[in-house]
Amino acid sequence: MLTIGQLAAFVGVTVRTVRHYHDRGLLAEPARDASGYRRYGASDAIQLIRIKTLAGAGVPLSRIKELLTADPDQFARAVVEIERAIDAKIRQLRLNRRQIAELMAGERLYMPTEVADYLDRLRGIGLSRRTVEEERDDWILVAAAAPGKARGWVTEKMARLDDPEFRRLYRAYDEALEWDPADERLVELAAALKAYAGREDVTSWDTQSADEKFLPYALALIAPDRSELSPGHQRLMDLLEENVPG
Amino acid sequence: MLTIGQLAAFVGVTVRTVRHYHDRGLLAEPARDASGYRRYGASDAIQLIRIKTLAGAGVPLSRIKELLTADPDQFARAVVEIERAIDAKIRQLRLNRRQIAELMAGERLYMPTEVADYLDRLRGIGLSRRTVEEERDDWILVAAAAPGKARGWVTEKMARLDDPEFRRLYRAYDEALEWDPADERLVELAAALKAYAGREDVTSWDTQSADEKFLPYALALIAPDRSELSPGHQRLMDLLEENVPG
DNA sequence: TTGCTCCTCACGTCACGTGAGGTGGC
DNA sequence: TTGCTCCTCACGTCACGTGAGGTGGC
Repeated sequence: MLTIGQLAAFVGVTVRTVRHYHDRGLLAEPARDASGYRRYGASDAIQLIRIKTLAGAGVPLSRIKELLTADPDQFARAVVEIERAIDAKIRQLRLNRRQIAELMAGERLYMPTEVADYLDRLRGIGLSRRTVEEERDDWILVAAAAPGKARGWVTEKMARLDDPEFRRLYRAYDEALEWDPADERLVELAAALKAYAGREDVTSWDTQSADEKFLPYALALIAPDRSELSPGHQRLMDLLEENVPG
Repeated sequence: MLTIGQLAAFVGVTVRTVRHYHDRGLLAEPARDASGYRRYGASDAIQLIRIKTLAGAGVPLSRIKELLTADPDQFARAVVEIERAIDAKIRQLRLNRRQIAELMAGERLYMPTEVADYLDRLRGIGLSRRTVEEERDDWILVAAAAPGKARGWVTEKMARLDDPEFRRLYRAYDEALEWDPADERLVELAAALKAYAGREDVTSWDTQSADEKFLPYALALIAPDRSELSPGHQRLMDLLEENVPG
């Protein structure tokens, strides 16, 4: 006969774990010797290994208790289910491993793939880091607030980047960040932006359908504090708001 | 800006989890709106995804807190360590999956490989299920009480099965289970067992070295209750104890 | 005699879950 | 107005870990 320490060491659990399984009714209390010590037999070892194996697979102790008294047919069905759960856990861990690596590698982990692709495209066009990061933060907010819609919107905006005129304007807007508010190019740029916004295919962008308006959504979410804009961009905004009816 | 519910849904955690990370100091408390609601920005979402990814890998929250303020070099080293831990977990789950399957398949899970091989050999020799199960239980106790020694002992006993005379005697002993106590064959068997026990190569079995005596160990552990023996085996034991000096 | 194992409470831990009771937003 | 979200306590849960204080075995 075995002491609780021998049993625990043989099976590979702690003494406290064996006592816990007694408390939870998973392992029957064995007979005691003259000193009040528990004395275990081979069948206790077998039962404990059963419990340990199931518990190691993440099966809750309450479920294990059920399974220990289940008939072979029920048990077999439960085993299939448990194996599926283990497989799912392994897949989850593999995914997590990749994500941990991405934690170091870049930013793709933090946003939908479409947004990450879009940001890569912006960088390819030559936009400044600051502007790309602003877009990244904006899109994270949009993706979080409008799940399901963000993907469509960003795909739409990606397509717009195929237009050389749009790219030229976006680059100019980016460069205007650094311009002096008195720079004459700001006036030209404001005019060009207004002209572009008047084009037929562009107005569709934010009036597509009542439920799918991107711009109001984004503005409500982001609510950029005007004071955070660069002097050049503050002037540009002023120019864009001038003569809006015209 | 996002509410706590939008943030949680985007990242894939519960609202309670976000609050818990605030409590534990992992995620900074954001500013509140007029109603006292927390309002989150893109950087909070990024930080929360970081935390979730690490927590999903099983990294304790206290460790995550350290890592969030670690420099890139420390972080990179920690990531390698975490990846190793994930790999170990995956291996553990794979092992556990196999063991769960064995839970159904047989008994190998409950004992060292050598013991299982030995029991298979006993069955091959044609011993009864009852005798094999008794040996199994005895060996589980021996393996538990004398870790490291059981393997050697069982290997030694396995080798003994190569002796045709030993096999014949063991089979006879097994059959004697069912014999009537008055059966004359018991007397013959007792004599044959005594003769075998007198052989030079057999006495070495339990006197090999002071520290490695198998029989006393096994008897002390198993302490078979004589009343649990079959009538035939009880008589056999009586016969073996007669004339012990002779 | 000393150290190790065993015994029974019983509180602690980890990462949240789950009401309890109340207020704000659409 | 109704239902949903948000707020702050604060106790509950799961599977044990960890002393606290005491006794038994070699």
